[in-house]
Amino acid sequence: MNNEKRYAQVIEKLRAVGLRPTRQRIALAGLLFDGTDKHVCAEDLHRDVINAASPVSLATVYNTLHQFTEVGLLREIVISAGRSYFDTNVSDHHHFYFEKDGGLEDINADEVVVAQLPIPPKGQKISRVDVVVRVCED
Amino acid sequence: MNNEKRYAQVIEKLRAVGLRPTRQRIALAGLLFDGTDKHVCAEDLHRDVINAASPVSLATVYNTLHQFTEVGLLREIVISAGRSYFDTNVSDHHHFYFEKDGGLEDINADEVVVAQLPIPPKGQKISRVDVVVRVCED
DNA sequence: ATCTTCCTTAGAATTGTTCTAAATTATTGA
DNA sequence: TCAATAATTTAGAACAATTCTAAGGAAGAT
Repeated sequence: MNNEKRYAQVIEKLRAVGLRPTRQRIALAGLLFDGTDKHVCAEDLHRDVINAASPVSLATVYNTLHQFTEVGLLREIVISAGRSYFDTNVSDHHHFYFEKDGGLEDINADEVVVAQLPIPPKGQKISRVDVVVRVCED
Repeated sequence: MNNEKRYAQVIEKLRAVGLRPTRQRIALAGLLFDGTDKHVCAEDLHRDVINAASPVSLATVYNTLHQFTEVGLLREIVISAGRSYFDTNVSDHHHFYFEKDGGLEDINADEVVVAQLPIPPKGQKISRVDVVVRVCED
């Protein structure tokens, strides 16, 4: 796909969720939603967007990651304390967590079957079930 | 159970895992392993141990939580970014996460059935499977 | 008792994240 | 097209949780 078309699609994606397509959001969305699934943290994305010659402040990276999460373009994953990751794959799936290096890898939803779930406490309903399969060296 | 006996048991518990039963570790273990399952963070435990009139520095609380985790007396749970919780229940079980207030509650292992697990990447083996059932207001 | 090793601690340092308030930019409607 | 308005960005300060440092204190072995 050519650049012009991708650019137009990114803008459309932002408008569709009610976010003004600013230069910064376009740059970040362009990096995040390139068709491949990723797990990024704020620092990573900030470094990348700077490298892409499109200066965006760290504060804006944080703001944008949270806004994208609110509107469902991203999903936040909390694995290691003290650092938030955001997943560009917002479809139903789970994660491998590599204890060795703290890395993450997607697991397709159909590879994990949760056959029985608990009844939620009164007044509560299940909004999501996260499964993290922790793995270590064999 | 009387205090003397509990004290002796705490000391024995520490020795069993190869940790010197210092005043600080005894005080912290006494609070943590009182027979009820808890989820504590460092600040909570620090406050509690100070209230119990047994001054322990915050650095020692952190050191101790990590040492207890290493030897299997505690299990670390990471749910909300930016704060670590430690679970005194180290048996096989899962958690409800209350999106409303960030609270945690144990789910018995037998209330969640994971019927199928993915094959881990080459050279890796599954060390643990964590299931977090996120719930929100009905 | 003495020695050695481990443990604790205050305070500083670090890390990741959020806040603030001023400047900039996008959108709206004349 | 051009103000008016509302949303957005930003640098830098502030913040919160955690880790580090180096020096003194306590436990176990001999």
